[in-house]
Amino acid sequence: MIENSQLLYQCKDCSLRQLSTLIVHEDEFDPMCRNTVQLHFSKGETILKQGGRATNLLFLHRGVVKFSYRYDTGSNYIMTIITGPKLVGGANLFFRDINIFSLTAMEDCEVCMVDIEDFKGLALRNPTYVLAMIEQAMDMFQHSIFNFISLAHNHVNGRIATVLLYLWDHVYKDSEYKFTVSRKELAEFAACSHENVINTLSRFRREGLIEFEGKKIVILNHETLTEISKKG
Amino acid sequence: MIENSQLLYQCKDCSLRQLSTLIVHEDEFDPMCRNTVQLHFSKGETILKQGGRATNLLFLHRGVVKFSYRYDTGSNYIMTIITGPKLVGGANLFFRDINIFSLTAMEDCEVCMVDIEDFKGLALRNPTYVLAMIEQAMDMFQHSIFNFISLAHNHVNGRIATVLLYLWDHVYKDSEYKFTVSRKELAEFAACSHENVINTLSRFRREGLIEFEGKKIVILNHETLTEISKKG
DNA sequence: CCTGTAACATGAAATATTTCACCTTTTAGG
DNA sequence: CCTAAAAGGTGAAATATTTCATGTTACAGG
Repeated sequence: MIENSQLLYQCKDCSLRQLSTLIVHEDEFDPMCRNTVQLHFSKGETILKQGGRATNLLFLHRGVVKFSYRYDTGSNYIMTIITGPKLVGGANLFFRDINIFSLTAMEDCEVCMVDIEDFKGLALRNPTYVLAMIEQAMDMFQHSIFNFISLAHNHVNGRIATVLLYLWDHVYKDSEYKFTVSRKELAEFAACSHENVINTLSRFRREGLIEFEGKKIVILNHETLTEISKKG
Repeated sequence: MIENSQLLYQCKDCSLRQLSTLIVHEDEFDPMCRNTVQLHFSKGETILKQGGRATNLLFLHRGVVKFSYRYDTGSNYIMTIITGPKLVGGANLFFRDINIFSLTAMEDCEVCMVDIEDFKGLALRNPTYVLAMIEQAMDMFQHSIFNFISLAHNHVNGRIATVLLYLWDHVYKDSEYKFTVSRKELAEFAACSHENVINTLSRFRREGLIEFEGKKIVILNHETLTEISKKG
């Protein structure tokens, strides 16, 4: 366990540790933390770069991050947006050595970079632990896949509704964060042009489904939006 | 090990067993097979039904299957198409108890239904084995995700090119199977109307990129199609 | 405080896609 | 062998979406 009063998050409060020590003994878990680096990322900073080596397992204590894929042409696609606490190294860990996606802080973030060999060591000695961690990571996949399905099946209306509901229910729910998702980012998430996002949001507002409070988008009519997300 | 001369695939030839016994001892693996049921599915048969209970881990010895998602409206979306030998229970295993997708045979298939508790037992005694199996299952996800990214980013041209290349390179490569993917199925995979598939395929043929041999689609110009898949 | 940049916004033209109507060919079943 | 159903195919009209042109607003740096 890292003993350092400078750290915002003391290891004793760490939710990964709390989760882990339900399964493995503290004496197994704590040594892993000695090689672990805790970092702060400001809003907008890149945490992992697409194409870079995946050397660490990431645990997001607090904050919001986006997984995005950049094309040669320069356009971006946001695969998913996740809020901590959550294991976010999964996609890069379980796939290959190279990061398939970039990871960018959308809010200030506290992240622990766990040494992957230490983690594998712990995992190999404790099979139940692997299964638990995989379950964690799969959660993320499941949401992504449902977003993808909405993408494949729906028109822009429905896709934007899906994305708004996802952000509301799973990322910014009960949060006092400003809803700092730009129209451009919403467009990259819903896979359409930013003009289309702007028009659609305006229409949703005129129809009383959502409301703008400064930067924040407030969902007024969850039910109708769910309808749109399913049918349109 | 199942001793039954009726079986098309004897356990000694099983590629899951060959793969597994690289990691775990035969004496660990073989007892699992005693509860395992080997089944044949004819082209078009449903192997797993969306919404049903996920009670088994599936290993596809031979054949081609599609993972598809059905909407209330009746329209289908094909998430991926894969060929054996491959562990195909992953998506349903690692997510929840309920099948998120239906699994349908697109060619005659040989499948083993492995008891999930037996598998978990084996996995828990052999952590390395879990990691190896997950790596297997992740392969499938990675391909799906790249298909999704193509879906999100490209116009129909590019999406159809992506789907054709995927089928050619990863499903029907070097195979003497008839390329029995109907226009309707291609449309469900590329997420567009079947008319659009028909038109696009005709255009690709006129441009000399592909050729029809009876039911089979033959890719003539892999390079240009790759270009289209990336840029269009 | 000024200024440039990025984000937000709107409408019209251009393009892409779906839907529909219709036809032909292939396939499966009686 | 006949027939109905399914799959393949085409083109035009309707619709959805993007692109472009333009302008406004918000915000950070000098």
